[in-house]
Amino acid sequence: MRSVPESERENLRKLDLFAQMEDEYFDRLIRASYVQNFPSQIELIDEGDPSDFLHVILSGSVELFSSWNGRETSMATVRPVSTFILAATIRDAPYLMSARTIEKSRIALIPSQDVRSTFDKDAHFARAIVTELAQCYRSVVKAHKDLKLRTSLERLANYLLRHDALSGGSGRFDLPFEKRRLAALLGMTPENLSRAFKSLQAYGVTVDGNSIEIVDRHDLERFARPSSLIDDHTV
Amino acid sequence: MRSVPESERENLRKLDLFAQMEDEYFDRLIRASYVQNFPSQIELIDEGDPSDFLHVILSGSVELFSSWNGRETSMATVRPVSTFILAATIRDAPYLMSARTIEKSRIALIPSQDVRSTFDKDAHFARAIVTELAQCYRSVVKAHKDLKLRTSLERLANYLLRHDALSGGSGRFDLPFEKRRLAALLGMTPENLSRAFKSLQAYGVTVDGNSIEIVDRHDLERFARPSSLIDDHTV
DNA sequence: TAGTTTAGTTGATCTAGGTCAAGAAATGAC
DNA sequence: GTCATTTCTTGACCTAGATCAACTAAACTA
Repeated sequence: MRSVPESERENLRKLDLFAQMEDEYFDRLIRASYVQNFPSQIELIDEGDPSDFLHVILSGSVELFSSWNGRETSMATVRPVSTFILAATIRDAPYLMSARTIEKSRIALIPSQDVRSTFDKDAHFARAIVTELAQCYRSVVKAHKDLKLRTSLERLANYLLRHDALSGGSGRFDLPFEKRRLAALLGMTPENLSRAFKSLQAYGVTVDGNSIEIVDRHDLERFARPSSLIDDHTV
Repeated sequence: MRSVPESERENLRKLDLFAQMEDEYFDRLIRASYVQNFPSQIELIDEGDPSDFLHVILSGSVELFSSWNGRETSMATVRPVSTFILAATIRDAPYLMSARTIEKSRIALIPSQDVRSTFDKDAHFARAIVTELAQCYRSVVKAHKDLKLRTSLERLANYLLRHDALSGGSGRFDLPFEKRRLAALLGMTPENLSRAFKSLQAYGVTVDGNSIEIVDRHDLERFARPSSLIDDHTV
């Protein structure tokens, strides 16, 4: 690992998390940090490990997943620019989720100890951290509601609507990762996801490999009944 | 609603959330706040409402729940001393969950606006808030893992082990609320919960009304396989 | 006290979704 | 290019857990 190069410094500085910081604290934080490129399928974090670094994903994407008793499930996917495992860093507690890259990714690693001490000194940084953490919290609550209140078909339909909106709302987009991973994320098996896609044909969804087309958004929405309190990840 | 009486002030001051604050900011925050007793079954919050107050539960207990498309589910129960709906307050965003008292409860209401402005001024308060929020975040992640990785029988078994530990680890305790509510919390129907209790007899669990006895903790643990990364709510 | 309502239990049945197995199609290695 | 590996799909089957219905027991009411 090498420390953050000058060229990268300015990019980091623009992130919400760092934008309002005092120069002095930003410099000190960054000097202690690293930016690194990881290939796909690298395990960055193993759940249960002590939380030595706050991770900030700059490009690529990362899957958070968990295991218990021989079973594994996908908890979330993280895309730029966003932190992960922030809560463990704050509490100096073990990671609750594992993390692996799902494509080539660029990640900043900030020593947890420095995050905590800078939090106490720089009020702007403190505010940015708590805002980010609150966002993460609300994401998990939404995921939990999604899982507890909806059938797998409803989860898929809403996922497609969300992802379409995220990628411009054109009604055409590519799935950002393999279907088996999407199945795990939605809490279903690959077989059942395959059948679910077929069922959604009745609501104007066509699938060709990774590319999805939503022919009539309103038609799909009538079935999916999206709710801002579950599906709007900006609020 | 009446503002916080002098007698209550000192109790609040002892809470982790306020203990380290500067006198000045504590006074100002408390002067803007209220403490109120609510009877059982009162809806305190309706999801989607703007987050006007941070709630701190001082005694009693509160259920957080959510609805979608005519379905309702229990998300968590909150007991003293703990905040709820902190993330909405931080982000000045609508509540994602509804809340109702499940018994007579005493609750402090702190205007969200004052929480946010005090956060920026008092570093100790900021630290307490972010620690509490990180704790909340980790609780939801644990609940999500519980739901996604375990069967309903496993969830019940682990719930009983957790609750026994929480109430002294004697192997005997009373359920803190009705079984139908427990069923919703565990993501199952009352009928299925009833059957699940029967199944756990094979592992030494006896049920008489609300009172539970775990005859042999190790026996139940062999089935439940509790994990600190799901079941330990102190970490 | 009897009468009403609500929570809990039990059994019968149904169904969403998981599992297993076999192909098809895509991806990667050489 | 060919061969091997992995992902995806499809069909047959199975099971965890939901639903429905009937009944019991407890809690409230008048």
